[in-house]
Amino acid sequence: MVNVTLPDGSVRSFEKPVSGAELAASIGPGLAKAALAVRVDGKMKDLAARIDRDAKVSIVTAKDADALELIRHDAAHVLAQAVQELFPGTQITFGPAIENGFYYDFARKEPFTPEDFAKIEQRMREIVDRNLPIECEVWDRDKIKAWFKQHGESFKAEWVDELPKDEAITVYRQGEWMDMCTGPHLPSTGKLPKAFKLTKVSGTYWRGNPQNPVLQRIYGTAWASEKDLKDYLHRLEEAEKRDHRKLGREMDLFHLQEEAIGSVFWHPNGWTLWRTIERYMRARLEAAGYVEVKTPQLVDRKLWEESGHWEKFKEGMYLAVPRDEKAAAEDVARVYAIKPMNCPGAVQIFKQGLKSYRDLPLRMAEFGSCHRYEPSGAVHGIMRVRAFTQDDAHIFCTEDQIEAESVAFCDLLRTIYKDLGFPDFFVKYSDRPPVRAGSDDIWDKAEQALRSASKAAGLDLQLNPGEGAFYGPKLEFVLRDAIGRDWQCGTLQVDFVLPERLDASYIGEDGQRHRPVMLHRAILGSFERFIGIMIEHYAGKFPLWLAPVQAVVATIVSDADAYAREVAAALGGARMRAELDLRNEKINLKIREHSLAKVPILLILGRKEAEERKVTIRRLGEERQESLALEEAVAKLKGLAAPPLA
RNA sequence: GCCGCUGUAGCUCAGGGGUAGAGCAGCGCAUUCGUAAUGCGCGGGCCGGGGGUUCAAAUCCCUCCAGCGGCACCA
Repeated sequence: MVNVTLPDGSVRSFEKPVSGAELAASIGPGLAKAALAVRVDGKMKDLAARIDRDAKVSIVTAKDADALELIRHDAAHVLAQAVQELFPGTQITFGPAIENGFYYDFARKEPFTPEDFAKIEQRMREIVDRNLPIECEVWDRDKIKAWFKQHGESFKAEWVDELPKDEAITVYRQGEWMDMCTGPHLPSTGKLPKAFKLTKVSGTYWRGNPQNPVLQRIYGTAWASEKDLKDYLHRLEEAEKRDHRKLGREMDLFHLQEEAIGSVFWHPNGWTLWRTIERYMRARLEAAGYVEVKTPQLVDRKLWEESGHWEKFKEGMYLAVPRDEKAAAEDVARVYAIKPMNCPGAVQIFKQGLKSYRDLPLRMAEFGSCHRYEPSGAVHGIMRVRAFTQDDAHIFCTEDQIEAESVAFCDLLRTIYKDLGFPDFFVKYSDRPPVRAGSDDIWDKAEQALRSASKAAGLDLQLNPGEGAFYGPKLEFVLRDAIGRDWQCGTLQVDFVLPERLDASYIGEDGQRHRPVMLHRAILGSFERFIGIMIEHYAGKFPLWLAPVQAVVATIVSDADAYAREVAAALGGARMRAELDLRNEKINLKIREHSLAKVPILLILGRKEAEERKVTIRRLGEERQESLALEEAVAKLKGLAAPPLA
């Protein structure tokens, strides 16, 4: 007797084990037709799977959110079958469902090109039309290995050995084609909606290891319906419109060029944005009890050897050697590194003079400009660059102060993210890795401090066991942007090691020397990247206080020019960033151009306004407007444009 | 760094062995106009760099560089 509890709470009893398909049929013919899989006690299984004991069961249909994973995984299999039919000799490897779609990795000498996509998609549709039953079979380990070898599938054959010895190996067969897979899958290829599209092809390494052969990965997207597919493609287009590289050019914020790969040329508009953010950050840091410092760009290699960076990261460091021929000939030229991070410099400042426990915690901030040699394939717009400025700070404190400092930091970070327009974020917490420095005692203390600090600050924690740095546990702060993408920006790292290596100490209450603990922390991460994120988050439409040009005063007739100058001067007097547009152009054109430039406020001045000493305010994205007396308008805009912490 | 694709005017893009193209932008002139493109005219190019094939290369081949999409990396 098997008792099946359905989602509505009703219970159905069967004399013997029942398959998902039979269960669905017993409920109704409509459901039997729509059924794609079953969820048994929360776990998705094939429709053909037998339910042999009491369980909570639901039937998965295309309406089910979980069905997407099934559809995408099947799309990957159908893709693989299509590719193998069209390109004999191509080997299969892996093909999982991923966010929004799927991919499959193939081994083939000749490259796939996007031109092949249409052909492959066509064949995929044919395979759907064939409506091949998808059947799960359990195979013996040796048999399957032999089968793969015989069919020239060396990657799959290799993978068999990697599977746990005590587990049954399942293969899924659809028509002539089969793949080793744990499933679950749809009951037949005909159940796969034709709402899929191949999107891109890329290289990848077998098992992700650069030492291994290069495979070709074909990506696709797949949805339950044509409409969902269309919506998704539309979302992609919208995301493309926000691309910071495109908006950066259109809004005249910055540019990049070959002679300075990975470094940004900031134009006046972009630099205004930068300075506005920097000014805001300074105000917040000052209010939070930080001091600000600046440390050298070129630092003798010796210091990096002492700090340990030379050993671990020298591939990523730029070197600078003075052109002193004599010194070079005698091999005594000093080798400098352009600093890749700020911490060793901060420690040098801490070490000047004798520090007392009364000086702690010492919160030392630096807008630190760093250079790192990023691999050529990693450089991307202003998001991943080789020259960047961190909103860095190092807090020197005692072990007992870690928790309070962490709480204060989380509060500060939350305030800043909110002010900059990112109320949504979560925190990744990484604790001790297997190989580490420092005693278990200290780790206990530090981990405990970080965990309770983020709890005290009311943050969502996501655990990353064993992923901490070798020198201490860390928190990483991931914010979510307007279109749902995650960006890791802030970090808080506890460091027991660097103070030791660089011999930093303070005099404690007991008159003895002690090691301070160092907290490395950043909120934005890097200005370059954060500004890139903000551009995409706001789609270029910055809130008034951040907009590089806050207002444009545009005239309709030249009779209003003198008054317009007066208005612009009044806005300037209120410390607003305002520009004048007195061109002999129609107001339609002026509005269009400034709107496309995403200027938040337009002040439209015609003969009427000039005579009545009024201004007509038009806000970006709104057609409604209001007409106010000049003084009233300036006061109002000034209020609206005030930064969160003036 | 790896795989693939791309590189033509400021921008977006067409052309594809035989005189370098369009739209927008720019410049000039006219127009003084009320809420997202006024009209007419004029300029503008080492067709990414280097090498090769050819009577002839933007076009075909090789190579380097850069950008793009992934992979790998991200102290």
